[in-house]
Amino acid sequence: MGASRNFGAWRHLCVGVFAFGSRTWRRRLSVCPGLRRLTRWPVSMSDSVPDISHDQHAVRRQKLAELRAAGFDPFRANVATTHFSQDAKALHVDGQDYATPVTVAGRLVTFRVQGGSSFVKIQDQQGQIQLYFRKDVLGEERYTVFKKQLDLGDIIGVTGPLFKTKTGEITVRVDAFTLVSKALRPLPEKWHGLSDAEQVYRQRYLDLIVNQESRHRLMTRARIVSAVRRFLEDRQFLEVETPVLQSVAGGAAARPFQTHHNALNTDFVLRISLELYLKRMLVAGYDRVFEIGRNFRNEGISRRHNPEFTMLEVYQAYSDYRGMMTLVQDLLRHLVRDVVKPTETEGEGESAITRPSMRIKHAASGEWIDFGAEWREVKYKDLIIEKTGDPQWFSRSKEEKIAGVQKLGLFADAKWEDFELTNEIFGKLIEPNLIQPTFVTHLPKELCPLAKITADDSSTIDVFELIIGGMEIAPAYSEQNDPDVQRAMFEAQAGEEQQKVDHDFLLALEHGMPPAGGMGIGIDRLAILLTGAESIRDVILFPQLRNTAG
RNA sequence: GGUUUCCUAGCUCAAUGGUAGAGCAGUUGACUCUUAAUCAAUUGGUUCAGGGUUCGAGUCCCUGGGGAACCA
Repeated sequence: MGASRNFGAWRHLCVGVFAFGSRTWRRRLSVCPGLRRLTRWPVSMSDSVPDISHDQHAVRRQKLAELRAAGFDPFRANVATTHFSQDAKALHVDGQDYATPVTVAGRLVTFRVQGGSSFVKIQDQQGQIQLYFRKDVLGEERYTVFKKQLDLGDIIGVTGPLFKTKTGEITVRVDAFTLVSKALRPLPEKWHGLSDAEQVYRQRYLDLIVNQESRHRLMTRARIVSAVRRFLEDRQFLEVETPVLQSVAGGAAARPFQTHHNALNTDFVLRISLELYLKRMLVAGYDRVFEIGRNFRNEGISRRHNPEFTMLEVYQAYSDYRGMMTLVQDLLRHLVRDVVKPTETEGEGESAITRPSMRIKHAASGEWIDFGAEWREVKYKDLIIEKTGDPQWFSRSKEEKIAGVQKLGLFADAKWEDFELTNEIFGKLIEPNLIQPTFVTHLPKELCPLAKITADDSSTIDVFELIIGGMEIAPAYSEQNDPDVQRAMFEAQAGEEQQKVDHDFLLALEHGMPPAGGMGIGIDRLAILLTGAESIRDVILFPQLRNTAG
């Protein structure tokens, strides 16, 4: 890597730690003057130089220019770290100060100079670690470079032994340091962080540097995805990748994004669901498959909706929707126990006991969601009858249903189908109030054309919707594998929804798909739930925003 | 798409229609175990853009841009 070539310019400052470069060019570079020359460049400004002290960008650029003039370019330097911050701290043995040398690197986030000794903190992927710079350790010249050329936001590498300060913080006593990236722009304010929502999303990297909560939340999301993969792989599920560019947007009812392939001169849509290709894999004989992938829906943006979002879909041959119940319950409990790891504290003060818990606070309602308790299972129809107080609801005429919906204070459009009127009650009045994990089963068959019809009730399908925190977290079905019934369901829906039928998928079904259970989980919503976030934007690194003009 | 609301220093926020301020950060100085370090001094503004009302607009009105909440 050519980029490390100038690294050796600092090698003599960090003996034995930085292992870059061959011996030959170590020798060559050892004659580089490095920063030793720096202090001979007094930072004096003649009267003709304009005052830039208020312009932090200009001040930092000037510091960079001074470093380069002295023969050192931070953008051509690097550091061979030995540990991340928290791993380094864990090495320290009580009572054995200055015994364990480490090399750590990160962004300068705290700068406290007090005369001849200074405490600073750097931040890396694992968190922060304190560094102690002393003039009598580093020497006058290097200490001056540290004080005058470094700024908050710079990225540095340091080498030195661990010790514990008198206040008990494990700290690196810096024997040598090197600047490996100069921040030309200042960080947001240290105490209040960055709170302007727009900047948080447009410049997420700043949010992640200064807001620990965001840092932790988005790290948890990454761990959730990782744990989901391991959980499924442990159960012999295979991860596969299916097309994003599709000619028919199937598997859900949503408006797709349109695009065009030039060489083929063909229009494509971006997928709105993973379902139909994963089922082709069941036909192929991959009996347990899953995909974690991006879906795109050309619809509104809200606290719960981003135009691109991440779905997990799982298909298991020879299972059914009840098998999916067990799977999702095991999965979510695993995520709570091993990723989120909530704790509960009992008692006060000295006698307080903290123990692992299975409860997570629901941000919107303030209620505690208990993943450890038994999960409620209830039929869709029973919930509707309970809410309307009408045991005969499902045999009422459309006019009676419209009146019933309006009586509950909801808007009812005369153009809606019966099941849409009923589902309005479910969506507006029932779902938002299901805070504890609830399996809602036996939905009306019009709501999904891809599931098997219930054996003893031809108006419902063998499905569940797992609702937690008032949000639909995971729909699951006993997958429809009768090609003729599937075609009829598609055609009935195509009439209403103006959707295209995926004939290629139907052809695959005619070759025979094993009976299977399938399930989808919205990863973003799952992350909202498990991290206690309030908006989908809080769990997506770069949520969709309008382009700024100009 | 509709309603409401917000946009002021690098960041977080002030400012009855009447001279645009503070904290942090920056700059200069003091300080060799600090924890939002401290102390002293000091710089920094096209108040999102463009119009209008007014003797006078950050503030009121209109248009546009962007954000947020609620609704669809």
